[in-house]
Amino acid sequence: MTTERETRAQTDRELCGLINGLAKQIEAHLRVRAATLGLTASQGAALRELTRPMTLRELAERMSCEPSNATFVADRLEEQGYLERHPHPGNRRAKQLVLTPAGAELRERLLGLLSEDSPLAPLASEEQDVLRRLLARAVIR
Amino acid sequence: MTTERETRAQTDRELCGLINGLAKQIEAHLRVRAATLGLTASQGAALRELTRPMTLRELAERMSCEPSNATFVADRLEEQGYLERHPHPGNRRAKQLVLTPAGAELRERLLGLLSEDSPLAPLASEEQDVLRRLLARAVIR
DNA sequence: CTCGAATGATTGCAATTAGAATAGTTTGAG
DNA sequence: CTCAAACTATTCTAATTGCAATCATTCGAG
Repeated sequence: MTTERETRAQTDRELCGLINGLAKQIEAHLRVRAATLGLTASQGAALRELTRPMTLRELAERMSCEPSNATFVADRLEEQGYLERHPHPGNRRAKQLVLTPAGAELRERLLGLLSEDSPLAPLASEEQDVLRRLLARAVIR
Repeated sequence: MTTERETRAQTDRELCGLINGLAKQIEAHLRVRAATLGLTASQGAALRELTRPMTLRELAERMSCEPSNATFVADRLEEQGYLERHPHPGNRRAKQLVLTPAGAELRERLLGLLSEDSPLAPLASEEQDVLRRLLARAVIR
């Protein structure tokens, strides 16, 4: 016989597998789209998250990675002329990462590519809303 | 003004962020629980996926990683005495990864730890069911 | 049967990522 | 004011992961 606790644990593992699988699909989707623009997946993620000028630490937070890694990615984007490090107004420790015009344009192109054939396309708008509410309850912000 | 297309794309990005965030939480959860058993996160994932004797390629598939990486992880588990490579009946190319008694016991302990304080605990059983159905529709199997 | 293509695992190497240490800056207790 | 602790970014090093090449085996067309 299977107890309530056991079936709950089983459902839990199944859900974790689905979420990880979907995350991998989203990552792969980003990877191929970024590649068409000459970017790695990490560079694409950085560009995607740079909705506004922000600090390196905040970018790392949004990319779910270590600051040292964000430094590395920012270096590459800076070399390619998509990004600049500006002194942060009011905090000389920090630097403000700001997209160049070329970077901003590339970002728009990337966002356009990412919205095509999204892994979430199989879901209707209402279903996406339900999904969003459920996930928001589970994710620690 | 914002078009229908734009809001859809925005919701899409928001959802992707939530899914990635939750996946990271699940990964972190696995990492700390595995660490209490002297395992890395990858080793823990391998142990979790070894529901039955399987081939290295199948394990890699379930772990969403390259076979070369699965070889590496299997080496470690084998060194620690949790895993054995048996000749595969009916296919001399393949090897069957089978847990030792110590490995099977460790797996049970890991599963127990993973079921505690799951990142999905904030959701009720019915909500988890809804979530599972929605995710299953989006994930390519 | 036979040989080329495909499969499964492994190895070596390159790229990516994380973690600890460091330098400069800021903050706040006293 | 002063100084210790915290913060921000960077550097260096190590671990992890992916990719291409290789070896052994299997499959299948002819």
